[in-house]
Amino acid sequence: MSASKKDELVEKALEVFYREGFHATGMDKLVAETKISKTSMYKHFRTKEDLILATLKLRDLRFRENFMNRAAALSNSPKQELLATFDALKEWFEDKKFKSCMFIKASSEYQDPDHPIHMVSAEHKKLLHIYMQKLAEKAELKAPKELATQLQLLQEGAIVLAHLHGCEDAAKNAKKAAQSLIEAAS
Amino acid sequence: MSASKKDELVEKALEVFYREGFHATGMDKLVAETKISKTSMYKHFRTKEDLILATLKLRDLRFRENFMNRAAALSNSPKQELLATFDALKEWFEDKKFKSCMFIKASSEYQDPDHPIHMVSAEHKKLLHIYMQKLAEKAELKAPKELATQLQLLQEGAIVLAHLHGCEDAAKNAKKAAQSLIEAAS
DNA sequence: AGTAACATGTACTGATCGGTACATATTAAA
DNA sequence: TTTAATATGTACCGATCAGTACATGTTACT
Repeated sequence: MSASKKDELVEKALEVFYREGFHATGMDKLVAETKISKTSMYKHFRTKEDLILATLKLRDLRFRENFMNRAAALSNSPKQELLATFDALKEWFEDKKFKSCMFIKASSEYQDPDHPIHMVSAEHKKLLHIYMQKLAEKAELKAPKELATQLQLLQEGAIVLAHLHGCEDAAKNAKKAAQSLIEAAS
Repeated sequence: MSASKKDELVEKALEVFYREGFHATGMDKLVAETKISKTSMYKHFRTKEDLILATLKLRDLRFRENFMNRAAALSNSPKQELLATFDALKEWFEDKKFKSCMFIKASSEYQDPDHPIHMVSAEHKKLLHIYMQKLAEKAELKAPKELATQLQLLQEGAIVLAHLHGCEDAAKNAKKAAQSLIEAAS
């Protein structure tokens, strides 16, 4: 299988796993959607789990890049950027393809903390935390680590409620709360 | 099947679905764990989905009752009770059987917003929101509905991060943030 | 005791699960 | 052009999925 075919598989698998779920998506469905034979798939991924891990790693890179870029584009300072992450979330929630966070869902289906899929999901959130902590430091806010955690709590909560209730004002309310917390740390 | 046997089935199914997940739990596993035959199960629940819905309804009642009782027991006023919900969360996270929120996980596996399982999950969160909104009203805090939403964002975020990173300080940080938000609404 | 109604267990259904054996293309080296 | 290596597709594996047909056991009423 060419590298491009492999990319194509991971690409499509990412889309289907995100849309339909992990256990709910069988390898046969991926064959049907990609027109790539199962033999070829198993040539490059020893197990379904390996394929899932590959999709999660791609998702992690893509998501964080897009998230940080949008937040940066919508702001003019580290402090503003912290707030703008909630605008980036809002944009995401309004996308008709939005179906919660792939990593929250992954950790819901693979609950064992030692499971590779669970660990990759946890790592993704840690990386987002680091991003926000650094912003808080650049903005010279008090207790940057704790603040980053609190803002992340609001973000994860917003994702969950937006998924459950269909966007609604999750992002807007989260941003208001964030404003209040950032104010308190100024 | 006697009513008590039916209860026993729902009870055990609740435990297994929570521990192992919905798609990952087959009806045969429930047969093995309950020693109740599949025929009997299907006598009282037309489908697996119906059984899942029954477990979720039981979980909703139990969880909210316990959550509200703990928050009330750990406080002396509506305002304190709002804060005490985060202590109740902390107790929950520290339970070795804690595996995130059953409804977040359910909506992760059944993503379609029109799916009954998704709808029951959303309803559960709405009921929790109402509970907190009423507390905010009793405490005569500003914008009680928005405040309730913001506190719920922190709670959901705390559940997600506690599940991903293993408790850590999710509840503690959430409580701190809540304190700040309640202060601002006083 | 006889009989009807219901509860239960066994053993099965076709479909689908993750994964693979094997035969056939396709390519590359000689 | 022959041969060896690799890539791919077909057709299958045993296991498990949700769900059921049917035979047997148990209870309740007469």
